[in-house]
Amino acid sequence: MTGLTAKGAATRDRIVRAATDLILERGVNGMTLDEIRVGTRTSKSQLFHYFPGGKSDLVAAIAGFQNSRVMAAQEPWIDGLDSWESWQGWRDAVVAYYSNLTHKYCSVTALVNDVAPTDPALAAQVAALADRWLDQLAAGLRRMCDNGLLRDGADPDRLALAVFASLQGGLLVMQARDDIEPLAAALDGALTMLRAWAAEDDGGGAGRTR
Amino acid sequence: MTGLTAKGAATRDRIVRAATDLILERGVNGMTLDEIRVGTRTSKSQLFHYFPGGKSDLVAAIAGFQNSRVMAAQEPWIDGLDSWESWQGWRDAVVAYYSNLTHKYCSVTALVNDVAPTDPALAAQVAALADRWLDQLAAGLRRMCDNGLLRDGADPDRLALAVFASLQGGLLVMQARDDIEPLAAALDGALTMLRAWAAEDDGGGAGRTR
DNA sequence: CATAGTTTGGACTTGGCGGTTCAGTCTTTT
DNA sequence: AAAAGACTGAACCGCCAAGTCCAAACTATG
Repeated sequence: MTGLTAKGAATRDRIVRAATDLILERGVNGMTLDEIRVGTRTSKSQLFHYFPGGKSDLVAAIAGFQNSRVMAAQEPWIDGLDSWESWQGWRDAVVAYYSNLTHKYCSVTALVNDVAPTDPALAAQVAALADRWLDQLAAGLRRMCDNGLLRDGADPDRLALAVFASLQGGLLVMQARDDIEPLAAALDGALTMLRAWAAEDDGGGAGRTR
Repeated sequence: MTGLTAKGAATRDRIVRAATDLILERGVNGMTLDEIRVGTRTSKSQLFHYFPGGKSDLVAAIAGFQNSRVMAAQEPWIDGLDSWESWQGWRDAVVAYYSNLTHKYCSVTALVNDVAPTDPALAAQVAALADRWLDQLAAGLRRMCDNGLLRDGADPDRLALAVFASLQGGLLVMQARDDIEPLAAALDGALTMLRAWAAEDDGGGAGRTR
């Protein structure tokens, strides 16, 4: 993808943005290139001009783009999850972000789930994105351990895994039921779990209970 | 599906069983009817004879069958989740069941996720199965409330939703990483969360911490 | 044993969708 | 302004998977 003029870059960007919302609405297999062509007001040749690898190439770009949007929505909390307040702020930001969404597919993980078996490269890319996300959670918890906010014996990586699973599951159930409540309940549950690991003299109970 | 002889019923059953493992391995869109035909040692006409609605009809049968297997694996715990010991037993049974599995797709919810937008009937069926599952969890928690095992203010339905999300998320992440640990961590997290709601004089801490 | 109904095999049809091609237009550069 | 190269539109191709058809082979009854 070298030698793109400003116009070309703009077109590519327009395609990614529009295609993201389309794909997120109906899934990878539920949306054809022709529909994307119409939805983005482009032509087939443009699609293949900017994404030589075809559909999976486009989906990869979409996954990266959507991931960046999701991560941006978690700013500034995601970068410093090392206090009870920041976790609550993060939870609120996540719920707020997904509350305003209209598309059906919310979790990139779930989106790519159905093509993962036939597209290992894409699966690996999404797995890497998920790992980065998970690492952000774990990093915060690790600092909380160091700062004595969590009890001895707390395993930051394992706790992060549990929180991440709650998040992904919340998104999945939210998607299936078209209701934000499962996500909210899942994240509140995850926070309750974390507070159960709070050091005794701290309590962590400063935050809301639900 | 009336007028099936014993032989016909056996054939239909054989198809469902074999097709379940195939579909669970590669996903709905990743597995063609021709591959299913080969894998089940049948012919196209049989597939459409026993499942007049075609592929979605077959997938619906598979979803029901797999659901019954998954629920059976949770016996006897799933029917009486009204003590701390039963929750721990349930958690262990779930982890044990999925530990022995070889297929890639574990959660029926995730399986159907990718066809849900284009097949509302199937989506509704799976949603109903999920609801029944969720209700089992909620019923146990409700009894625990009544028996004073959970603090006042605990919302059984919401807690069940959080546990269910942890479970589904654990399965999803487990699938993506091909590792049982995410599921175990997610369920342990869910149990930790529940114990955080234990009535003061009980503690619920009798169970393991991880 | 006849006959109606069920079960089976495998070739055939159809359509949708990812991908290709090419001619034509716009941009940039010198 | 002219040439090189990036960008665009639309018709076209070919594959492959879902779904159809029909004749043959069973199986249950009278």
